[in-house]
Amino acid sequence: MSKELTEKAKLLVNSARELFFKHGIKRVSIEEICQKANVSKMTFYNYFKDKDELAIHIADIILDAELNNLMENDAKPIHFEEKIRNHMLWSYQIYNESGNEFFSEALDADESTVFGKHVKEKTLEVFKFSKNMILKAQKKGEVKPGLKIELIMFLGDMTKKIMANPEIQKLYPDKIQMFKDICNIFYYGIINSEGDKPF
Amino acid sequence: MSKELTEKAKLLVNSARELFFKHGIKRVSIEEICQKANVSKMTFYNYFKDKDELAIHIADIILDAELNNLMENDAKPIHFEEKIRNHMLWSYQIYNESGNEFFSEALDADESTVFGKHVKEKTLEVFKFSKNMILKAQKKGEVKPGLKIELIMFLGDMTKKIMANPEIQKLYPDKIQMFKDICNIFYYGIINSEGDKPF
DNA sequence: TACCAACCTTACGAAAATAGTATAAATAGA
DNA sequence: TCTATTTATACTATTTTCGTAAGGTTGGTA
Repeated sequence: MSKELTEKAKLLVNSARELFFKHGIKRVSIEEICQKANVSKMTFYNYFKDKDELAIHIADIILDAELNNLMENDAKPIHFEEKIRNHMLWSYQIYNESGNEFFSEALDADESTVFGKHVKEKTLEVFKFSKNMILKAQKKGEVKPGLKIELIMFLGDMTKKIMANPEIQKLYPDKIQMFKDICNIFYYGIINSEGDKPF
Repeated sequence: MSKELTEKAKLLVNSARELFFKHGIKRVSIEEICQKANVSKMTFYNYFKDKDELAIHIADIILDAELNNLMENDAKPIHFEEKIRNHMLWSYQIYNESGNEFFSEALDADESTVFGKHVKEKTLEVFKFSKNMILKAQKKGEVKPGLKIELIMFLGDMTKKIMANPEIQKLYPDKIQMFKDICNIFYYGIINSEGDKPF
């Protein structure tokens, strides 16, 4: 897939992204992607080896954008709390534009598959950057001192999984509220607010 | 499917309802339904001829409940506007409990298929009752006089289709707002409010 | 005990959907 | 015109799904 993407290829990517987000990867066929994009199947195989490669490409676009957004926010001269709030908002808009089947699947993806392995690796990059960001914030006193970064990272990963969990989603007819609640527990629970004494 | 439903069969119905609502009928396999319900495939075929029969059964449950809810509200000594508001609320809760793929599909279902034909017929019953309800309301002066019931019914049908249209849904990140807007146009636009003069 | 109904597992062949390829023709821009 | 891109069609291979058969397990009941 090292080729430059033409108009037709972009149509395929967009069509696939919409379908994957809505239905998940395994429930969408290549022909369906082509039909939605009004592109012939041969053109699909001209640009992508198979469905997995296309899915990886889409995951990359999104995860790259996520990393980029994290970096942008981190570069701003604002409090950690605001950086996170900004990024939360951004994430919400991207991941919820039409369902979240794609990443529910991606996060649970079997690591033995090509797709699963790739997503895990890519996610790790974002993970590392976040970790560093939190570390810096902790040093500046914006995050509770003494908390292990590894623990915070683990909880951050859990946060995503919790949000993708159907049982949790059932509890919230309003997805935005769910998002806020879970993020609040994670982020604002670790903020070093003035009156707090270390536990 | 005239058999009484046992516990296992109910598990199948519930599991299928969830999956159908979320992914639509065609994207869900019988085995998947069985797995989710923790019921063997043979038991499935013991109660249902095929996926269509199960889908019809589920559609019946919901459409019967809808008709029932309409009747209940109609029996109350309240203004037409409130009857409709109650029913709207009920409908919203049912149809949006986890996506609406099932009825998007059902409403567009090919009439040549067994499923499509059945759903159309069943919908017609609800349709007839609504028609009568509107007619009564019109006679009582609660709906604008002069409006053809057939036109109102047609618009009512359109309303459902509009709500199921992906393009329209895209316009509304907030589905509740979409629902309100569309229903308001349909229902409250036809209400005989005090100051209005007949057009 | 013997029996029965509901359900299970395993296995299987048939049918349908999907994947992926080959070929030749159409299109559109340099 | 030459070239690159895209398309349509047609085909085979693979995978998924369907639907059935056979035999075993469980738990309640006469």
